[in-house]
Amino acid sequence: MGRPREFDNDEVLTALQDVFWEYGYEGASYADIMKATGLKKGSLYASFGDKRSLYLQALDKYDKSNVSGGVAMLRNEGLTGHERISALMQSLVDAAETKRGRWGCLLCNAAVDQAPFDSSTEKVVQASMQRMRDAIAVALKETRAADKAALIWTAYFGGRVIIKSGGRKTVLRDIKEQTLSLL
Amino acid sequence: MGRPREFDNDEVLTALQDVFWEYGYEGASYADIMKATGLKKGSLYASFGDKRSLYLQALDKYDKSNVSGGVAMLRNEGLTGHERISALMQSLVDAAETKRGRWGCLLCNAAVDQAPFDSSTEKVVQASMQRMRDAIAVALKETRAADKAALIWTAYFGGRVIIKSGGRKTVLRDIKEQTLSLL
DNA sequence: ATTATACTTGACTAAACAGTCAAATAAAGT
DNA sequence: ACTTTATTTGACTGTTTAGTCAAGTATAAT
Repeated sequence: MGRPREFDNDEVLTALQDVFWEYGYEGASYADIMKATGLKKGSLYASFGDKRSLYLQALDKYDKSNVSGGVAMLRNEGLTGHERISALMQSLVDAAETKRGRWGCLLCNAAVDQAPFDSSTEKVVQASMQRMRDAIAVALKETRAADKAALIWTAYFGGRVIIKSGGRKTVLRDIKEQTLSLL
Repeated sequence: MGRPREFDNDEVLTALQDVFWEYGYEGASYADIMKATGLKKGSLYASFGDKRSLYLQALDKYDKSNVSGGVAMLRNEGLTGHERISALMQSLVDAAETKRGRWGCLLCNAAVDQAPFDSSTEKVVQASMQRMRDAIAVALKETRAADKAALIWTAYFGGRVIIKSGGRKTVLRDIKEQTLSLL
């Protein structure tokens, strides 16, 4: 059976997600990746493939561990539509002015810095974004803004960009309030 | 007086803007920059400083040549508020599915990939974004959506991200239509 | 024409980059 | 205890990176 792995697969994926989330694809060097995961290059290549492959697996991890949570919340029938959209926008307010919040949204970051150059990344990003859009549409059903899913969806990603540019909490609160005023 | 410069300063700035716009800060190598500007490293360093300095001058050029045009349009009293916001959103529709359009908005790109790591970039990006927000607020004056400037502003940047992720014209048309339905 | 000056050029550097690999290591099966 | 097998490791590769610099070149002033 050979020597067993000394790392937990999921912990490594989380570390990969975080390091690409914070620094971007090109911004994350193997020095950063090795530090974040605790693995050396050889192990990384043997278990996860080359850098592009690490990145795609990090995106996949993000989809499963972050996007899916948001999507589930937006589809939670135990909350009103207003409560669900409010929670979505509140997540932007909470993200402003915190260290991790300023990493933005890995999907957004990938859309901006990798999607135009790598069709695999483009596909993954599109699929995740579409899932969010559909979930927003579900939350908006039976509200006054049922026909505004695309707008609110877009505003969400715009908010992530505003945060990356250093937008303050008050700005994000404006965005939240103006969004909620639609429903 | 010495040997005269063989290049036009403004043409070089435009080339710098374009190469950083398309590839991002880290994505643009000196090979790309030299090809785009037609200048060799020595000339670039002598006339424009190091890479970070080139980037900041490219952002400044973008602000002057692209942002300012949009801001002027949004403040053009010869058009109705509805017409001005319509034109803003139409620029997103037009940008989808074209080569240059997929470069996105240099401000957005800079916000995502550089602002968190460089405070000079952060400042320039914030200032330009604020100018857009103020101009949108002016265009919205005396419309039904006078209190929705932050939302529409955010949606604009979100739309740029959607485009970078490969969003099709129809999606951007939805966003435009839903935005215009507010006013 | 000669000199002074400023721009251009291509060769150069040191560091950082992604990726490879043989040797060392640790467990399981015999 | 020994063999087999899988993982770990650090040294190594060739390439690319941003940045430097001395030598070459083109103009203006003398």
